[in-house]
Amino acid sequence: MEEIDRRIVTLLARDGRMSFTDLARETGLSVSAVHQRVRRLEKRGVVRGYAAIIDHEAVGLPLTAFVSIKPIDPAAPDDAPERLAHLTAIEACHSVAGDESYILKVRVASPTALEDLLQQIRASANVSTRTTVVLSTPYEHRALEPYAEPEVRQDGIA
Amino acid sequence: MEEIDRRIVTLLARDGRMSFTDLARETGLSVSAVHQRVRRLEKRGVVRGYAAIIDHEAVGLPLTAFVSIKPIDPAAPDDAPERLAHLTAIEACHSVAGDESYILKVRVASPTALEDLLQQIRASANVSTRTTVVLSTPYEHRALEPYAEPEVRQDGIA
DNA sequence: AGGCGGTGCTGAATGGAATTCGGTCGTTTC
DNA sequence: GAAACGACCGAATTCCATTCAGCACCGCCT
Repeated sequence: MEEIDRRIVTLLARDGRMSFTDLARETGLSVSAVHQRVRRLEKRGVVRGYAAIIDHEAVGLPLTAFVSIKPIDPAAPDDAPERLAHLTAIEACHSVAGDESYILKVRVASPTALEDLLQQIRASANVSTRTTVVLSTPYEHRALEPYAEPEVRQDGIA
Repeated sequence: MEEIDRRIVTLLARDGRMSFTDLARETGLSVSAVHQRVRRLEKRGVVRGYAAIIDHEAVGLPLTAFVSIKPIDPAAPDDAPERLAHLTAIEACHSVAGDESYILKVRVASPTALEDLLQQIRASANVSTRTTVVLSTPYEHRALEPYAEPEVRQDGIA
């Protein structure tokens, strides 16, 4: 991907509502050129969408946790993501290397709600769970860095 | 927080660029009333900001990992988040309960870049690391559920 | 060399949205 | 019961998104 597109992506990652006018100013292009590029980035799937960043405490979901899951029957087909998709408390599902097969990130209202959720997870996907409760979140959703091309180098000088 | 605000937050979490006109239609309020509420939600910090959701593969950061860190010297002051903040590959930092003290979510370009990053993390925060590599991500950034007030009930009927 | 198609840009036009403002209504408070 | 407050609406204005026609550049083919 090219320099200007990278810059646009970085800017939008930082502020998803930035206007095309501002993007044009930042990139030195005309408004319509930027518009064209953003549309293309969206169509290509580089920009997947836009979201408001919410304070989960403020909306009644103050408890965040990571739940690692492991199938109880290793021979069974592994369709945990689909089996768990209906649980809206699950914000993300990552397949991972290591002892466990998936790591889920969940948001719930209370310890009781977490307990309920864990039961639902175990029942829905036939897995055992290991839960790591988040105590606080110093930062999250940090946008990708300003833009830095890897710079192919033959010598070892940085 | 109130019903309509909750609904607005949900809608914006799902589509951060939704127009006030559409929000007004969805909530049954006038455009200016919605505008007023959104501004207030932003000011209160319920809506912290807006971000484009980026395909990290497409921008050259195809490798995601969770890095759990543990201080080497448990007596030293715990300022790992600040010590690590300059590493832009770190997307999130959560303080967690359990054996380790923080879980970091990182995005890098390659296994080599991950190796470099881990060294920098260890050196910057004087910690040991345990890394879980993400193989794939069935879903991520799922917006919070449509809105459901806990509904205090005396009877046991759901 | 000349012509062709594709790509990416610009600037102008228009339609729609964001933002502001004045005014109304209902509720709370003294 | 009147003032103060909070939330709403509708209209006016400004700004932005989106589209379009036209231009420049490049690679390619003949």
